Amino acid sequence: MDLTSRPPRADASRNRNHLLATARTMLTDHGPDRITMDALADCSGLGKGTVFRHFGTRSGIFQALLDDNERAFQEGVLSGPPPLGPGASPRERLIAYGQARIRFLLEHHDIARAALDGRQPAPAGSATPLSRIHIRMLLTQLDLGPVDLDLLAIQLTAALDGPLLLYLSKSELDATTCPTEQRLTTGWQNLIHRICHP
Amino acid sequence: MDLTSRPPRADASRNRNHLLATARTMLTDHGPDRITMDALADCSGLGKGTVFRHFGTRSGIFQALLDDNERAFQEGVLSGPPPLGPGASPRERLIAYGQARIRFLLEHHDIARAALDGRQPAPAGSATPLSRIHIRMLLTQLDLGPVDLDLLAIQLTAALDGPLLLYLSKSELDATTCPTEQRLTTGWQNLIHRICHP
DNA sequence: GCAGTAAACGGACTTCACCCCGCTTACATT
DNA sequence: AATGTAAGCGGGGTGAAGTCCGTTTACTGC
Repeated sequence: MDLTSRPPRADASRNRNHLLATARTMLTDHGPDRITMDALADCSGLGKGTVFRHFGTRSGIFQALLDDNERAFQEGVLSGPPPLGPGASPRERLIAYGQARIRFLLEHHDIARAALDGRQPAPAGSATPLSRIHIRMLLTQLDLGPVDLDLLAIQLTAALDGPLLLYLSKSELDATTCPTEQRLTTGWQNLIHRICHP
Repeated sequence: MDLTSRPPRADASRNRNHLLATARTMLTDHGPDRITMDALADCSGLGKGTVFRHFGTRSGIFQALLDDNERAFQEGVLSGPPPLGPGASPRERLIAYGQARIRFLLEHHDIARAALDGRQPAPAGSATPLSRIHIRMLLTQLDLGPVDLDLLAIQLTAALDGPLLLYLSKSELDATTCPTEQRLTTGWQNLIHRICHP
């Protein structure tokens, strides 16, 4: 498959893991704002250039952390038990996927937000493509007449991620007065029902 | 109404206008990337502190430019002829609003993108609130049973703005092979039909 | 006009993301 | 083991965002 590219050097992957671990420690200790390229370099005892080599940009750090967290989530989507995994109807899976993603994004909210990059076109390194592709796939199975499925998938991805990542501030999401997660999940379910029914 | 706050000082509003005019010139001459706080200060002959006083952040400049452009658009929405303005059915108005906003965002794409701020919760200073509130208002008139209208309005706002501002790259939007505006407009219309029908 | 004051101005200063490039080191080959 | 080399490492350098605070200036009441 990749005969051209060689496996990463031992010190490289060791340093990468060490950087991610250090970043997690800093995150739980002081929150995302205090994670700067210099600070991460200092705390890990490595050079600044090394940090950039591994993550490219500041938000790249958070994208890597998010990727890490997302592995289990992806597993559940691709080969876990229904309705999230294969086996249920596409509509059920779509609803379950939204619910799972809402939970995931709420749980890792600070990382997900920090992974956004103003200059980048699409949010969240490899995270969002999964959403888009998976939703696209489930829509195909739904047999909605002659529709621009690519665009609909993007619209639904935006409707799912947008509120959590862009439109609702942290204080609004933390509002314990109304159960946010429940509200978002129900809203998503409602949206899918309306999309599917006619 | 605002007895507490006094009108802005003459020099302040003069400088503000001058800064916006300078920013527009720089924008058409060199594109958005070359607009930095220092550059704008130098080109306008004012101090950097003044630029920050007026716009707060770099993206604030673009938000102000967008606000400026949006005045005519808002006028059309609030008191122009139907179906964009009042007079048509809420469903027609919702579709017309989407179409108008898509056109607006495509026309001012570079400004709108630059107005996004990674660290800020909601995109586009006062622009998006209008979308959200207007959509919310039209949804109310639609008599969709017992639905969380606030959330639905946010979801639809995200579905409308997201593709243009976040998910589609500039090259994808410029694709002259398929008429992007037509595609987006049709997609929005389809979405609204599905939301409304049942 | 004139003094008082709150707002606006300006630019030096700090911090941070990101670049660059000479140096070092892991791995392959013999 | 010795050697070649490409990948990885390090940290000083640069440009731009955003802060601070002393100075200046437009308005207010006399």
